[in-house]
Amino acid sequence: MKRSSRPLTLRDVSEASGVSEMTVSRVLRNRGDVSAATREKVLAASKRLGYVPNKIAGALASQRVNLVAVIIPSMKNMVFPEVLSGITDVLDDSGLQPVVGITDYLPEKEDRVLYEMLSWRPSGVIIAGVEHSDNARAMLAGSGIPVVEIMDVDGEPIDIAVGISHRAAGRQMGEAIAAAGHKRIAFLGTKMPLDHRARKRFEGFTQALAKAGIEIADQEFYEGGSALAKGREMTKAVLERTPDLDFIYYSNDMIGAGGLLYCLEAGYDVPGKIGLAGFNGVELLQGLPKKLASMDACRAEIGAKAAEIILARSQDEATPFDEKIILTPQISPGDTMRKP
Amino acid sequence: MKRSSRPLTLRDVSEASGVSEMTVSRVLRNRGDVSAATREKVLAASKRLGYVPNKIAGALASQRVNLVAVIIPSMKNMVFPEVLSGITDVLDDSGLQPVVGITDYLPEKEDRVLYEMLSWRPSGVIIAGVEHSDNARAMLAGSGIPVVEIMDVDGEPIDIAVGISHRAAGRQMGEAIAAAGHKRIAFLGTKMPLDHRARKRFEGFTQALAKAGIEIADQEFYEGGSALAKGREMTKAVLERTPDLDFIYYSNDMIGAGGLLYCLEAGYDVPGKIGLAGFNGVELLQGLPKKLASMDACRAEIGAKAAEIILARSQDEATPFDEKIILTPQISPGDTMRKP
DNA sequence: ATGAAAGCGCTAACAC
DNA sequence: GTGTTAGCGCTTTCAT
Repeated sequence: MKRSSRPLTLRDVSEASGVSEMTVSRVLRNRGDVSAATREKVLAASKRLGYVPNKIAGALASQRVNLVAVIIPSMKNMVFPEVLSGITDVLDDSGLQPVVGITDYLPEKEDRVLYEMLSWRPSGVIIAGVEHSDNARAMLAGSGIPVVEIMDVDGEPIDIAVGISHRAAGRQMGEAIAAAGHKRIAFLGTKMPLDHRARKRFEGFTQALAKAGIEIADQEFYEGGSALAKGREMTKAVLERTPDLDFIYYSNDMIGAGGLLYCLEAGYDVPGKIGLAGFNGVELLQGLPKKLASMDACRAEIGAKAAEIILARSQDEATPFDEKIILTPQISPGDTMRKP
Repeated sequence: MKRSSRPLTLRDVSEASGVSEMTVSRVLRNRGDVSAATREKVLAASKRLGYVPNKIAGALASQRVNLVAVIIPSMKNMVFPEVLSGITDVLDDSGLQPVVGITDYLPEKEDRVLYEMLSWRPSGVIIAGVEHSDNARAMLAGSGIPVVEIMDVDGEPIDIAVGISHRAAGRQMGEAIAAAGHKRIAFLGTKMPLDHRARKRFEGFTQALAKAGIEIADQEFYEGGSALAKGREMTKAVLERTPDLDFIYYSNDMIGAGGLLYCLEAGYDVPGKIGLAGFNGVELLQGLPKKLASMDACRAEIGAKAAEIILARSQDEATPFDEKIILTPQISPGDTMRKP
């Protein structure tokens, strides 16, 4: 295994094996007919030299790129790695490689990342959310490649959207809580004006409550820090400020779990005195003293479905898909919600 | 914004702006001197057409690729997304883009992913662990690009390694526990023979105990399922099986947290009757009823440092680095460990 | 079954 | 400051 400064090329393998570059290329890609004898020679030479093909050149020549751009807001919220897992599981043996870009929930950064990604001419784009700048929408629409917007379906997809309706999810939870007879309800969430999905859940929630003649009794938003710890603190704060609360809806399970731990320690009867619910259906909840009521956001399924669409499109341009693929999450009442 | 099947090329912008392709290229890359007037013309035309450069062609021509391969075992263990965050934070405005490959802890899959990645001729490789197949080591050594092995430094780096010594981490915890006077000690972990870091921690741990004349009193390993729930179950099981235990060391914080919750509910005096410690120093611990003793694995720092090395090397071939950059984690005793 | 020629879209290097 | 020429390392296409 000689170590030279210049990376090996097809030509090196060609010379080492006494076969034309073209035939070497055919062997290495399993394309076209090659005699068993030449195939062996080529494979041997290639392995001996330690040749690694140059996909840059290959992609340029063939106008085919086995990359899928995946654009998500963050890596710190476990939701996105989980979606990614769904994507990689499907793409794994398909020959397509996901490439991840992070936007930090910032539209301008989304634009930059998208531009960067599209300049690699990927076989498809999977992008979180349906809210994008005009610029981003134009780039995506003009790219001529399949685009799957994921997680949320409340909006006009550019191409295809796969996800749940967060507005409906919030509404559904609001209705369930109202139906269970709760009247003094608080909402605790993240201070993220740019997290459209959390915003929509909140909107759907208040809307459902309004329809039942209920107004949010208290609310609080946090940013930064450990979600579990914040959930504790905020729960303590609102319960002291508004002692007659009988339900708290959390915008995510982590703060909900923190709230649950606080309530149990403080000796509250859950859900007798106060009901609690979160959002996401994270695995973590399984190990809590009581199982927190939640709602599955279908994270892995969304990733898997999106990947399947890109895969189908990359193999067969014409595969038809609905504009919106809407998954419907179910409330899992756990042990922190009264039965209606 | 006309939508054509053929993607736009430099030539299209050149014709639309009446400027040579070369000058258009210069404008778009901010390279070389271009008069303000031409620059404006080009920018206008490019924007009007919705041109997105083709990096494939650019990379082939310039022999420069702004990609960094990042190879990690999994996305499901929060540790790796955190390392990734450290990497993206540093790479963010550097012009380098991380591309992630997942190995599922499988050596053969690591080989495949690595081959795939190297065929894009990235500017650097960041890869988890120091254990790799001969094949992988040969590919990396022969690639001629900077390679940073992360998370673990117990082994011979191919190029540079950044991380902690997991063997020392386990040893350190074993010593601290022995020093605090514990004698009946159990270990609970994951059933993953291929997770070398967990294995080394275990080895270091038992070794330190042996030196203090202590033998592991009980142990159990799990796989799959919710770590928090498994931590509960396993803790219950070992405490029933070996009631005289006075310490449990967990291979990660999630199962440790589950164990802590179980012990508190079951009415154990922690750490009076039984001490507990985990590993990783995850943020989650902040919100637990008691703060679990743990040890920071320096995840974000490792990612950041690795990215800085690749960045430095990509800008200046000659920047010298030590072969091993060893971070030293500290035990945070929290509320679940007696003071020695 | 194998090879030769042309060119993918861009940039390095060199003119002017 | 701007343009011209010659590839980058492959694959497509067409010949044999």
